[in-house]
Amino acid sequence: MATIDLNKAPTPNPFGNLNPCAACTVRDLSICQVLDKKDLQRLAEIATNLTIAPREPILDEGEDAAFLFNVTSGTVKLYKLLPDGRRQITGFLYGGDFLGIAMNASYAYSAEAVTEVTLCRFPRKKFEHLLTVLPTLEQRLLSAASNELVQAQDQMVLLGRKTAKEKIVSFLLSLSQRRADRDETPSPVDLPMSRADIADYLGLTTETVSRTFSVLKRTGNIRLLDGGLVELPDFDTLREIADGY
Amino acid sequence: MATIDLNKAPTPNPFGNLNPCAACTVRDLSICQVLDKKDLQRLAEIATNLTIAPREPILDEGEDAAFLFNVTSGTVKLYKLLPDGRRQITGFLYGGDFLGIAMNASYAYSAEAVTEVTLCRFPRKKFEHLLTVLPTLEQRLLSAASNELVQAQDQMVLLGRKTAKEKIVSFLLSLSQRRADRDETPSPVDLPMSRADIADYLGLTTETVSRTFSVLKRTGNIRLLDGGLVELPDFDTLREIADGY
DNA sequence: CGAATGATTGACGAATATCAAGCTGCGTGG
DNA sequence: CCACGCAGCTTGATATTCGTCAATCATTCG
Repeated sequence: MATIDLNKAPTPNPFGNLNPCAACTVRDLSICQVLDKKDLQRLAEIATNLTIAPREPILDEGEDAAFLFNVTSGTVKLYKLLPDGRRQITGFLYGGDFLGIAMNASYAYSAEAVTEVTLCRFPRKKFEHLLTVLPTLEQRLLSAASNELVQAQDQMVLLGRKTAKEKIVSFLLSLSQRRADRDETPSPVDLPMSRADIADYLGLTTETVSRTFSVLKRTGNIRLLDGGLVELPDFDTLREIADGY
Repeated sequence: MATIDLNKAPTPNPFGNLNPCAACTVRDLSICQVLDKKDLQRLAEIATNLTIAPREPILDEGEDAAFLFNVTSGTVKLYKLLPDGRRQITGFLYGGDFLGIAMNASYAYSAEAVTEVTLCRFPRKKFEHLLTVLPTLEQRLLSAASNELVQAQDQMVLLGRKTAKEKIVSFLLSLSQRRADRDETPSPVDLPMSRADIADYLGLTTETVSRTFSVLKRTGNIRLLDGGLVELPDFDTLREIADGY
């Protein structure tokens, strides 16, 4: 399309780009955590703040990987498509997550905003240069990659060997764990994504996801609240379900 | 067990440990590729060569991650177990592959020798120290992690969204691609692992793997040769099957 | 030669996908 | 303010793929 995509337009930031990172609310969760004030300033100099509306694309698989991102708020989904349209969501990103570790010259997956999303965008070349100068940043990135790999392996177990019920409960527990990691209450958890998204993340169909939620609700293992919130009343039982005891 | 595990005993190396890496046949494939002679020597100083017999464990999930490894020959399988014994193989490693990127304080998966395997073993602490001194090595490791993540995402698509036939053909093509990457003939490919291992890698059962091989054989898409070799006569057709056109 | 292990094939069943029909909630516009 | 319409969610009936259970075959190794 010929028009400028307003969703991707940089928003002027209230700090005049002097050091927007200083005010970043998710800095302690992100890769920036390891940088001191001076280095943060250097990162800020190559960063642009963006806001993306729900359902808007952030990047496309195969596209030249010109930018890397930090998610500062909202929920992002990463996915890959098969030629006939089958979709696998490979992950959801939230505030503090880094987007762009798994790429070569081009992006290995597509990314789309689930909710309204704010991002910190870095030109790849400049970011990579910064990596060579800031060894702590590179170490942090390696550690992030290592964590992502561990997560990816758990997801392979889920996709290859778990039943629908185990998949759903594992998913809910992982969302709960993420909350706990950020010192939030582990229940209720928020589900900003659709049933279809959950299905494509867990290797199921929307119908099976819906049915499984119904069963879990009926057996008292979860409670569905308003606003897409899910209450988890008994973690011990849920953990047993998730791991198939 | 109380006896010493002979399989894990270091073997004296013919170079008197002066610089065994200099003679390494897979160096150009491994993370060591980026090191010059001097740095290679430093790596060699902390390395121990090991030989592991088929079916012997190399490391166990949850175990304290005291060592990292380079596979120098043979085939290794990485896997995770569910409490009831269901198994997901998360990857196969071959000569040149690095074992131990995805770990924190403890190993995130178990590893077992499929064939006879030779390894280069590094004490983790010493290796991590070396990383801080050899930035090229750290960069190489980050790039290896990035590649592994891309692969992991492909595997998620396979596990979550592909049919049995698509899974098997994708697997064969990935083995073929690996050969091509190493300037070997893309066909035939070798299958050192059992049907059960293939099943646990692809999220199937041995029976389904066997039946699917039979179908592919009957339709002329593959030919099973002696010694676990599989000939791939028509890559274009196979690629279409793998991606579900 | 026989036992053991792995691979193949067959018959059957179960979990989940597919197809189809309502239901719910929410935004929009009359 | 309410009714309409749409999109997403739920539920039901049926189909299909793949798993389970079981028997046979092949290969290797004492």
